Amino acid sequence: MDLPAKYDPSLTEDKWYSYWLKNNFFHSEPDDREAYTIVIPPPNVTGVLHMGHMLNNTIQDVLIRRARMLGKNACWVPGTDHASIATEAKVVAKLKTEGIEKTDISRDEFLKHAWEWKEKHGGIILEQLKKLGASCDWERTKFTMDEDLSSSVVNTFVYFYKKGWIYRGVRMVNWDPEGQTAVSDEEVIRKETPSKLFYLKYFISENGKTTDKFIVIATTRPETIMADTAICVHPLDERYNWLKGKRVLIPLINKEIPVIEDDYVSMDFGTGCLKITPAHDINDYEIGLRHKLPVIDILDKYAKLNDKAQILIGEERFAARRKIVKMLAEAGNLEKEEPYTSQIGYSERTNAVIEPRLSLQWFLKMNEAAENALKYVESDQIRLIPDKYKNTYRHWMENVHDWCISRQLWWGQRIPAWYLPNGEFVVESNKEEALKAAQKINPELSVSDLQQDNDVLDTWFSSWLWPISVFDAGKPGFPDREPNKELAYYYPTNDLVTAPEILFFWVARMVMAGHEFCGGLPFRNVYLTGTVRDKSGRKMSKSLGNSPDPIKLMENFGADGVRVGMLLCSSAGTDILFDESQVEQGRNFSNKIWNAFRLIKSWQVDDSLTTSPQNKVAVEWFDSLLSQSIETMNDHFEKFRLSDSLMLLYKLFWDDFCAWYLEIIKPVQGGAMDKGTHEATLVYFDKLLKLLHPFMPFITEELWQNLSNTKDGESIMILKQPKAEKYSTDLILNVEQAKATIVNIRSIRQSKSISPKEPLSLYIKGDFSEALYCIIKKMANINAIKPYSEKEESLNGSSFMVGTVEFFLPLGNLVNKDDEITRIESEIKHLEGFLVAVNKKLSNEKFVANASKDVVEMEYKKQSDAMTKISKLTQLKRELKK
RNA sequence: GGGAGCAUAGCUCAGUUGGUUUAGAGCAUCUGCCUUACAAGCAGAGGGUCGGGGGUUCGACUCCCUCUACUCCCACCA
Repeated sequence: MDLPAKYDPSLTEDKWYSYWLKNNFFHSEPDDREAYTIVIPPPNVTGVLHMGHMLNNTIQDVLIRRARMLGKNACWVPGTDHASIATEAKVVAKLKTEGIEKTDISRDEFLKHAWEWKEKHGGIILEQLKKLGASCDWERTKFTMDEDLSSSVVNTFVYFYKKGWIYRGVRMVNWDPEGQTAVSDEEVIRKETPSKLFYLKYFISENGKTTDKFIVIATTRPETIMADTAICVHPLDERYNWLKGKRVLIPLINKEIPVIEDDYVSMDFGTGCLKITPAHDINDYEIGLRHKLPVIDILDKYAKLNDKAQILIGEERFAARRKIVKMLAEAGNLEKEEPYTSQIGYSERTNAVIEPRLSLQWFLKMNEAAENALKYVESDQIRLIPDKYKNTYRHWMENVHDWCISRQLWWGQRIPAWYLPNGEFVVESNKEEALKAAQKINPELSVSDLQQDNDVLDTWFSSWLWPISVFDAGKPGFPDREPNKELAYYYPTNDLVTAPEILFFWVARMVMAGHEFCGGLPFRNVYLTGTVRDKSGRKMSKSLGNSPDPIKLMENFGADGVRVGMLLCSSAGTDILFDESQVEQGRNFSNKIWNAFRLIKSWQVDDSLTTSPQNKVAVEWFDSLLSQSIETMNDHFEKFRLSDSLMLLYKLFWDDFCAWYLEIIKPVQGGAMDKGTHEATLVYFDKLLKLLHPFMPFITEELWQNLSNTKDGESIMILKQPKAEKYSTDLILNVEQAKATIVNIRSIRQSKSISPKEPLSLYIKGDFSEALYCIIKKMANINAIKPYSEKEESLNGSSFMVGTVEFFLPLGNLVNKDDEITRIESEIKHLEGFLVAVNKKLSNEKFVANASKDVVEMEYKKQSDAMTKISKLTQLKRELKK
């Protein structure tokens, strides 16, 4: 028996993880037990583990391990997301380093590279999750672009198209002229950029002729004036009454455009007069729609001026800006220019200035789906934890926009629309079906006449099927069919653990898909984690470099330590400000458990010994406390108060089990322990390990295996959680009273510099369980406890009270009477203040009349207790003054 | 600009339909201890009047209003 004094996680974690895998403990098959299912929020296939994943997956693992130990058939389905934008960007970047441009290779060639990349780098993150102890059913690992999952996605598109929910329409996208692609809003980085505001004169036209009257319009983009299709003022702007209904001429090209009125215009910005350029600004586009303005697109896909611009054709937009300003100045149209700083969008990938560009996209109508999805949450069929997110959820569902589901990328599920030579299109799940449909339009057509849409679907269009498609995907006819055995058993899933940022992107859409394809909810509880931030509250990010490497962290502190450190400070929905000291605390806790084990293991048992009174009472007490704690812990879990649950266990183990229970029963130096106490202690330790297992899987397995004479194939992780038995609240309270007494004695010892080794005697008066005297004797080193009546008046010492029980500790001349008096006086003062507050309540007739009986009775008890204490303390003071 | 949320010890947070001893925990701090399970430890102690103001109530950290600070979401101004 020579266990080291420090727990070394590196010696146990990998060992037990492979043991669990070897024994297939994580795997689940449908059976007659109740199912408990979690699907992982699939991380990006090319992603690496960050602290957000750590928190999120720790929570999932705690839930799944606990469910497993509650006897449920627990199934945690892992997998990854193809993350089209992020992954494609990575592949493009990688090809670039090899001197290959995406534009130079074919779609098929590109996809070949992308799959190679995926095979090579994909799923690193899943391997990293194993270090954390994640008990995922790895046999069920899925990828959103697995063949069967992809075919679900395609079928879903066809389904909604035929239902009339999917349509094609024009929309303004964020165009990256360098990357030659549209990018999502999330990939546009807005940066404060100094630019200039140009004040341009637009002359009024009368009967097609220029007048000398003009208006001034402020713009940051003079190179787009050729695409202007109107001038806009606020309808209530009296300054421009004279202008309303008139027409003006675009400078340089002298094109006549109307003056319109729209309340979008702010009267107090610029000149209160706005040029409308529908093709090159999202707001202008919307105003254009309202006023049925024509759209003139003067920029090509390289953001160079095209022939519609009439002038400066072929010039790049910024060069054109410089030139046109000069031209405008020469023509007398430039009134002034002033410096101006505005938020300009840049492409995350190429850093090119984003150009708003109109293009044809695919959309999914959301109104009806959102209405359905809202009902589940409003009626609490789906619980959001914390429920403050219900508001946010409702707000979004009531203001939902149609969902743009097309992306100008290659990596993803290609839109199953086929174009006929005449521009018509058909939507079918494959080319053969498409041809049949096309031939209904034109029987002459052959396969080679069909051109499939170049775009792929938004990644969320595959992830919203995730809880369904991981169990049952891809078969013909999806979604119109009966569930298979797996789906029928595991679905709906139980809990979903995810970040609030994707409540709409993902969670709400899964609810929609669940309703549409399975006629019900996809999960019952949605636990929303907070964002992991650094100590000063900044979001952890690669670019800030403020995120610790989770793998290093686990190497340094152990996976259990990291799990505990994160969970202790994270309640649902609140951000966690991460600091290494938290993980240190987790590591220290591991070590505490380890050393408690070392102590217990070191004890020699002597069968002939009878159980001492203090051991007997300690065993009874801890039995009660354990049951009470289990009850509270279960309640915490029901409410998803995971950190409270863990904190409860932390204190139960550290304070009650180690600092009190083990210290009480600890044999005196070199002594042996009686059998009964030893056995009870082993049972308690075993139960504590089981309670701790969901939070700290590795150390609990290690110690449990060490404690029990296990055979291969046994494990703590598949055993049942201990249940709460009947317990005595009185006993728990009495021991609390004894603990308070002991703390008082220790405190007096320290303030008087009396060594803990020096035995003292104690006098007691009041209602105190004699059965606990033995504990006080052992824990406070008291050699005799005597009734107050035996105390000689002349005795010097220190008095204190616990509740209404009086204690006296004889200390001879160590005690200074004046100090004692001062201490007692301050205590009396405190009690008197307290009594005043209580009396005030009780003398208030309205309080006595209105407050509930229990509350009033409690106040009376407070009053009498306080009065008793005051009188006793006053008595003591008087005695001391003699 | 619109919407939501939060504000409790030095730090991170609890405080569960307003009422059980004039607010709890963990960490940190301070004091004393290397007491053979653990110094990643043991024993003890100090510390807040619940962001400011107003209101409802017999009673408010808890409900309402308002101001302030911060955070998030959405829309962003030519």
